[in-house]
Amino acid sequence: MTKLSIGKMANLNQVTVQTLRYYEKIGLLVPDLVDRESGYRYYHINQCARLDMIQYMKCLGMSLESIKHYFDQRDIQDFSAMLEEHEAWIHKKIEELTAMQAAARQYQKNIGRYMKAPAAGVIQLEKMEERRIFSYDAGVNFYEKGMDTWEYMIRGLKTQIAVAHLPMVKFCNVGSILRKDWVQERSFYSTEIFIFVDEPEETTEILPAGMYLTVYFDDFYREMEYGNLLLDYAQAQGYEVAGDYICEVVVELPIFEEKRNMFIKVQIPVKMP
Amino acid sequence: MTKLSIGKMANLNQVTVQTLRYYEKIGLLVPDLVDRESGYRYYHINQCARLDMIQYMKCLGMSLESIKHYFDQRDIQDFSAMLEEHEAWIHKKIEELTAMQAAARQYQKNIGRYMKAPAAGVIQLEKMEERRIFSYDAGVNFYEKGMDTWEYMIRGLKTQIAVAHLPMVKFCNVGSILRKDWVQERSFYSTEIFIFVDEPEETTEILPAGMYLTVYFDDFYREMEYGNLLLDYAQAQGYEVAGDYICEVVVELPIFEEKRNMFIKVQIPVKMP
DNA sequence: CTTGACTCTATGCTTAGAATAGAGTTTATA
DNA sequence: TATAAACTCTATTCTAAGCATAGAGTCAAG
Repeated sequence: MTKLSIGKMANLNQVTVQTLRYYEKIGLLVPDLVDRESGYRYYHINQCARLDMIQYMKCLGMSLESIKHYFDQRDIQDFSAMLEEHEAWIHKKIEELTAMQAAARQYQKNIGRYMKAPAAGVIQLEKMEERRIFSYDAGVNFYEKGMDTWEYMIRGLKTQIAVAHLPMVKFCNVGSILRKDWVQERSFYSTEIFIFVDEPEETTEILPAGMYLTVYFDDFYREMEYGNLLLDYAQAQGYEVAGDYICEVVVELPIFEEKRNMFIKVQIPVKMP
Repeated sequence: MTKLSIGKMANLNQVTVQTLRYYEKIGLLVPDLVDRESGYRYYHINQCARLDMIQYMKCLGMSLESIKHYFDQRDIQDFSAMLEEHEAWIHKKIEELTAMQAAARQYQKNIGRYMKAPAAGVIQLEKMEERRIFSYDAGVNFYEKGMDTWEYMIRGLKTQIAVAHLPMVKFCNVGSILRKDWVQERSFYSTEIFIFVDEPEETTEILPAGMYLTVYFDDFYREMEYGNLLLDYAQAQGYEVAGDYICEVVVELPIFEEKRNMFIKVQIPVKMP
């Protein structure tokens, strides 16, 4: 009557036969009786209580390991403490997922910027919000070097992101920064690259809000050309360069085996005449 | 110069050597060159771009499987679609975790109710909010039966919860309901058990808000005794029974191998004279 | 007694690598 | 050039929580 075969036990509890065998194997729920000759497992109806508890704790996302540990303790105070700890774990997981969500949305936005961007070489005057960056000085002027040096430089940036415990998820739209003094001399000299970050820290810097002259293009090797285009335009309009020149990689177009394929936006802050 | 050993490649990219070997094994990132004699792997600096993308997508929580699939597609539109799908997945995960969080908090509350509950047999008059339940009629009057029948009954409830696609996490504080007519006759006759639910559905029922006489105790077998205590008290005070009598399992105290150990609260809605 | 339904053990599979052993290779130093 | 240190190789095993499958044995009903 109260001797339940494994299949009956499984049916009564919305669980599979394999699961019950597994629970026995790890010592979480051992059948009341095992037939010595046939090896058949038989459960007692009262063992459902334990199975209920197992399933409940699993619903909360606890591991079978912790569940087993709880059954060793068998104290409701312990359970409360365990729940508290578990809640903290859940909270952490939610935060991780929320960060992923934010990152995914940011990338979608960047794809949108790419899709709606004007043709290469079209100059725009845009109002930009304040942005925060984490920059790294590689000590090499990459304008005199090629793509390989650029790769090595951003390896350095990547390392620094790890060292500073910044979220690696930001390492997807990288920029370079050409300081105001060099821009005013029309010298393309820069050793600094950066990522955008959300939170202010001692290691971060601010790109001020304001009006920027901007231009998009998609060939890494033609940055100076487009940069000069902007500077010529600024001069023609009588705009004054108001700060550092920014070259941002908006998105990386899909990566073919051998090389990067970047969609780039150059931005120069200007003061109107 | 651009020929990077596996260790160098790993160092440049915040990744372990094993990981790179694993990526090769699954065909995600194959070294540029493998020495035929020594079997040493050598990467080209340009392969960092692909590794960056892999790591970025991993940050978003994507599986190596999907990442590989993306590299097969290599279209930014595809990537956008994939991101969209992935965002939906993230959203689902967040919802799952939020449900777990809510359940954990509910259980903590119930433990709190247990800790702060008055002694067994102390009668209280409480104002209760409206509650929503999903009930199941087992067709057997469990007041005439023992714990085994009760167990079988709640197996039926559990099955119905699954059938109705209700969250199994609610199957942790179960109640029984004794209809008003029987209560008024002082007959303990009930075949219905239930769980509390959050959302209204066709299959759910409402326990109205109002004043309830309540009493706590911790012995399953003495429900009628405590129920009668409440009814006697109601009569003595001239309260009228205003609805169905509820017997709620607040928490299950830790499950010993063999039997349940329930902390119970009986509740009768009353109208004041 | 047969048939169908059930159960047994044992193995391999899933993710994304980590850990380890034992052997071979490369690089730097003396 | 010799040697030692650092590096790399393959191969195997391990993680969580079971699912799927094969081939053999067992139970219950007609």
